[in-house]
Amino acid sequence: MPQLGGGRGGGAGGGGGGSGAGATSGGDDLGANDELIPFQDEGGEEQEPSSDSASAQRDLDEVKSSLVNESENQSSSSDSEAERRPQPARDAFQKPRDYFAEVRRPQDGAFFKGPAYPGYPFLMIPDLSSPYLSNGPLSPGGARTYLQMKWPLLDVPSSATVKDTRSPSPAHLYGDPARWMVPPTFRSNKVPVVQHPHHMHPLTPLITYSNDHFSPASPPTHLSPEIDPKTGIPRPPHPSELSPYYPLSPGAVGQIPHPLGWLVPQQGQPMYSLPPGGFRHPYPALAMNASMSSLVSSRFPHMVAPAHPGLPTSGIPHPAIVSPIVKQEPAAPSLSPAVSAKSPVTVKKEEEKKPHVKKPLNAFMLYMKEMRAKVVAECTLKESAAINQILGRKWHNLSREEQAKYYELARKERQLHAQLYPTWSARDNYGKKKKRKREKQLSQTQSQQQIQEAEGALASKSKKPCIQYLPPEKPCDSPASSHGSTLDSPATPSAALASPAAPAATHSEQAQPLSLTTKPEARAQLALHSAAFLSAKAAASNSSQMGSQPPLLSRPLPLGSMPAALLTSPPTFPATLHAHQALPVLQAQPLSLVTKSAH
DNA sequence: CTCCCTTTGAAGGAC
DNA sequence: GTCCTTCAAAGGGAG
Repeated sequence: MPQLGGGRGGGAGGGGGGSGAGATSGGDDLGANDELIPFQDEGGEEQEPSSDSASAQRDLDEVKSSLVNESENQSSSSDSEAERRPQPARDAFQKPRDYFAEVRRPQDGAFFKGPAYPGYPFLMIPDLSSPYLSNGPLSPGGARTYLQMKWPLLDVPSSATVKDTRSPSPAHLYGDPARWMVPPTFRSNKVPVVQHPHHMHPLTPLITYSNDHFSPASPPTHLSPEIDPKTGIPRPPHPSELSPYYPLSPGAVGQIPHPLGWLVPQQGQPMYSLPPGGFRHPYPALAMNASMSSLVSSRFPHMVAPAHPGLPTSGIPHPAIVSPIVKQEPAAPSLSPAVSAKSPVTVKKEEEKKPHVKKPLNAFMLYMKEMRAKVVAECTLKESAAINQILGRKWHNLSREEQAKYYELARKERQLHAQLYPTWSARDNYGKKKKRKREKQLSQTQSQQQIQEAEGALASKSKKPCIQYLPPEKPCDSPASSHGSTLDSPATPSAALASPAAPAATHSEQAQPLSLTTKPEARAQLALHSAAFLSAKAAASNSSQMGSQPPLLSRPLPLGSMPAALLTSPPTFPATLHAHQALPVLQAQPLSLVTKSAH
């Protein structure tokens, strides 16, 4: 039974409290004024390119192509960008930075100048299908539509929080009821809500619940390159342009034009649809609060009244619901006593009946959803693993305020999720995914132990140096355990800037390896680079000062503009790295490997 | 076809 | 209270 804590509401920080402190309480305190200070520094550095950052930018530009090359070389050895561009000298450190540069450079006006969505907070507008509906009949893509507007659709005060007090959004930031009111203008139902997954409006921070049921709708003007010259109304999308991301009811076709019209939810369109059985809440304590109720009755009349003609008449599954049609793994016999007591056939049938409610997306996931397309568009990389690494760095580079948007959005999503699925537990989905992680991690742990032993015996540079690379007293810890300790580390000034309110901010400051690729070829290439690094380090070792850094590191970069991890090391890296250690090889190690090594 | 990779955050269980 | 594990998205790559 999940912890349905009405009591945890109010953002007292309470429930979640101590543990997870970094990630949890930090979230609630995100907006604390005092904690904004560090981020102001960071933000400032991000905003205007200083000479340092310009220099860094130069470096990034110089090495940008190499990253692409390495990435592409993994599959194609000859046709590389290197043949078209002058290949600057680079050392081992450049690759990780290069990785980042790839997305940084083109985004001067996009990624690091703060989001182009001043109108916080966001508006979550799931499709008529649901973002949680990964493969359901209503939403094959499982995408979501998040629209941002100045007024959130949901008025879910923190005090009404269900099962969530960890959001970094403090009441003083988002608690002003006036801010949550939807102005009459936005109540208009004349405006379609459209989101195309690959044509993200600059004002659209978050995307896309999928919906292929209501695709015959007019995309917003900005999404449709062609506008009817006569009417000024965007032409209906060509079938080839239609995506499953048009959460419009057919009635919205041809209706438009509020300047921000496409951001405006259409009246009668649910943010989340009713759970099967309607909105009767099995848990009185979790029943809609006043605002939610008001929301439903006023904005989603179909929830309490006959459905919109263009809407499915039956209850629309919540985004989190995955259709029973979805192929699911056979339930583990030992999932629960009740389940295990039943015959496999019965279990299977029940599994098929029971929709798969997916976890609500956390802040970072929401951010990834929004930014992925941009990052992919800006660079040649396609692999999600690589993209995610970039996104992770970018996430750390976000200002406190920017992250707060996503935390808040995630908080609301969790709230709504909890409202709709009060009995749902994240545990319910355990085992639904293929799980080899544990086995793999166990083997990795064993490997690490073996490595430790071997390194102790050999002290050979041929050995994976991931363990030594980590700050001895502050080994790269798992996210769950790194929050607090990192902040105390004087060895990581950038981490010191991080506030507990920004749980993510501490991660990159760790000796987190930047695994650019898992491909053996790329690792080998990194290993070659390590030689260059060692040479550079040897040159730098002329200085007896521990703080002296190899050439690339010697140029101080604004912490905000260059994630520490992208410098390939924490600021104190040179002090902790030993000459025999092949850092780049280390960096090629999966994070999990290093993380596990600390345990 | 299935799983892995990779990221951060949230949640829940174990201790 | 702390630690650990799992899942959420995404899509190319690998087997």
